[in-house]
Amino acid sequence: MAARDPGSDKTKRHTINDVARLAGVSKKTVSRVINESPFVKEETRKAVLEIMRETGYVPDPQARGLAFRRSFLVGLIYDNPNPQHTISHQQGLLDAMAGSGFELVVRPVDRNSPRLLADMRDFVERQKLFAVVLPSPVSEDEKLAALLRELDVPYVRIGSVALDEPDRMLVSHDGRGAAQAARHLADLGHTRIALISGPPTFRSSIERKKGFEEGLAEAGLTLSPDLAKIGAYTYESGVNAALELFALEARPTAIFCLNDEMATGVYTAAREAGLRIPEDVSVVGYDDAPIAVRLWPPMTSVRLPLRDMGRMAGEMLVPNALREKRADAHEVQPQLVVRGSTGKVG
Amino acid sequence: MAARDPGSDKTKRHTINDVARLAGVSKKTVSRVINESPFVKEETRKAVLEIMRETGYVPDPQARGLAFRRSFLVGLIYDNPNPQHTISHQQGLLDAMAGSGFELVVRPVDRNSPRLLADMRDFVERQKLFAVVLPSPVSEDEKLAALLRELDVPYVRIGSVALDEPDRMLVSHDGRGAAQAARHLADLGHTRIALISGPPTFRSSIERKKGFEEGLAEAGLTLSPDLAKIGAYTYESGVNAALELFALEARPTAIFCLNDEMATGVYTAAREAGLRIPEDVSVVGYDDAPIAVRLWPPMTSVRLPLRDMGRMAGEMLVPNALREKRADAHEVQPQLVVRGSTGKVG
DNA sequence: CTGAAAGCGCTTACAG
DNA sequence: CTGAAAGCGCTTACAG
Repeated sequence: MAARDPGSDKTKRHTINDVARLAGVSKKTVSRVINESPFVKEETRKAVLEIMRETGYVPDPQARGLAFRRSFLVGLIYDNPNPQHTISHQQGLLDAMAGSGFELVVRPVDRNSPRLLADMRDFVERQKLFAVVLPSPVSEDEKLAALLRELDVPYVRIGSVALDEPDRMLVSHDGRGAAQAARHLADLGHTRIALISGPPTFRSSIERKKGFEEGLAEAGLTLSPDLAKIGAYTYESGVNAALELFALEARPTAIFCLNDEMATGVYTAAREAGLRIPEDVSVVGYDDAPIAVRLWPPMTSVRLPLRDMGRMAGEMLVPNALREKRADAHEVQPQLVVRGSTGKVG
Repeated sequence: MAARDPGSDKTKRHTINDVARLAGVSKKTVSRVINESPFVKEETRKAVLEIMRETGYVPDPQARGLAFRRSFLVGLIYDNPNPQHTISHQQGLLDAMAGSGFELVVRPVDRNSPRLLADMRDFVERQKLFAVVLPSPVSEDEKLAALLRELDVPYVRIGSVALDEPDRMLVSHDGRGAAQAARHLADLGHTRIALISGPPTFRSSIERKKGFEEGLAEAGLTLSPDLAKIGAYTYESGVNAALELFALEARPTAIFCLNDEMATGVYTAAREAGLRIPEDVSVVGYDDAPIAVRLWPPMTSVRLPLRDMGRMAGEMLVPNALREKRADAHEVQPQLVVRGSTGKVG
């Protein structure tokens, strides 16, 4: 290392000027090396890279961002009542971004706020975000997606069904998982199968319900209107909906809930109603949350690879992201996990 | 709005130069207004603020950061196996930061990695972080704290006990919550009380255990060595530890677990052992996680105000943070929540 | 393939 | 109380 380094306070990081001087080239050439320009002689590139290594030089993202008119920040904009979803997506995104030089900035929002679009415009413009990830249900907001296109910010929407061009969409095919649940229950001989869905303001609920009905149809069954309840994706709403179902003269022998929170509510309701799971009623959830295996009996549920989804979204947006050895299909498949909460009818 | 604005592409944001020109002052004066310098004539300030309002001008954080040699990013560095902790802290931090102009950058780490310090130095220096929040157990790393002091980055450590100067510490007094649990069980007449603690590498486990033993002592009880098990803060370790306790000749009549995950494992073990909660064994957890009220019977547990803790840490670090009307004591108190999993002995 | 000049949008000294 | 100059650490045209 050069001893004549002037600003070597130890505390001060090296700049592009230091590297240029030590390598005996212009800062522009160093800049070309940083940005992997092909117009640098191999010899020059190596010399510059060597100096960068020796000095531990790392380009300043703020200065780069200012000149580029674009930051190295990826935004995660979420409004999911389920913390497990957010944290899993976040973790996956960070998996993909690790070592890429990009950072993740998180922003919870209220998707029903009248100020949502104005806030998002301000956020994206002010931070000059490099890209944005929109998990559901924020991903379902067409106006938000339109805004991001207008602002020319790359984004990926994570959703239950294709809502956008393939490059901007990571699809989880929620309906297919629900169809698996329907087939599973039909295979066990159930015919009086109830459904507790989520709010219709969640596309996931709509898609899961649709998939469930398709699965039933395959088995020659239909969803009876009196067995179709609408919950709020919350534990309490699951309890209440199940109590209503259990009060029916012709009780269902199986209940499919469009998320695990509500399915957990069914466990509580069954206990109150004096019904055994699965002997008296089979229960299937959706999410395969940690609680599924902590309940008794362990709950059959549909698993969504949330962390993978976050990682894949990150890989779609971030250059130099760590990539798994997998095809770059922009989709994942839900998977039914059969446990003790479902059994043969009667 | 001035019609003669040259760069009004609509798509382009206004800069400090636009504001200066429109207000008929130098950009330096605009800068003073932005930074709330007292050396600006009230009249001038008002005129500048008015132009800023009209044009919707917002200073560019990257440019400001470059000139300031400091970004407007707050880092959240975490390594907590419990996602609920992270998401709650994160949410609280964001509550405090909302509208402050600062953004939250999240960084999961492996606190046992030999590269931790080097990675953190790089992270903090490269991003020129404005401040850093360290939840436990990362907060317990003295070398990391020393590094941050060396780098001159403000930080707040969130931990079970005071580990640093008051201005750098948010204390949750975990031991006090454990003492409440001990008193509660003693009040119910229990004397053979077991403890399932977490790994001693977690300060929270040490403090909770200590508080628990102090609480027992107050009631004239002591923790019998054969009733003291060490778990891993995981569900499975709770199951195993409880099975060992249940196999004892002199079974405990109550078990206190240092987190809810392990306490949930006790429920499972009790079922396997054919023991009823609370008739045969009382159970107390720690965290008051969502699962506490979804189990049957609902679990008595010690609650920690995680979101508040995140918010308070944010308030300690971020200027202009939204502040609750509360004293700025840098501490919170755990609170025992009594439910159906604890009952009188015998 | 390489570089000198100008600029990204701000703030820090320094003057007055 | 206010401003002209220089600079933060990079990149974009523009030359050669």
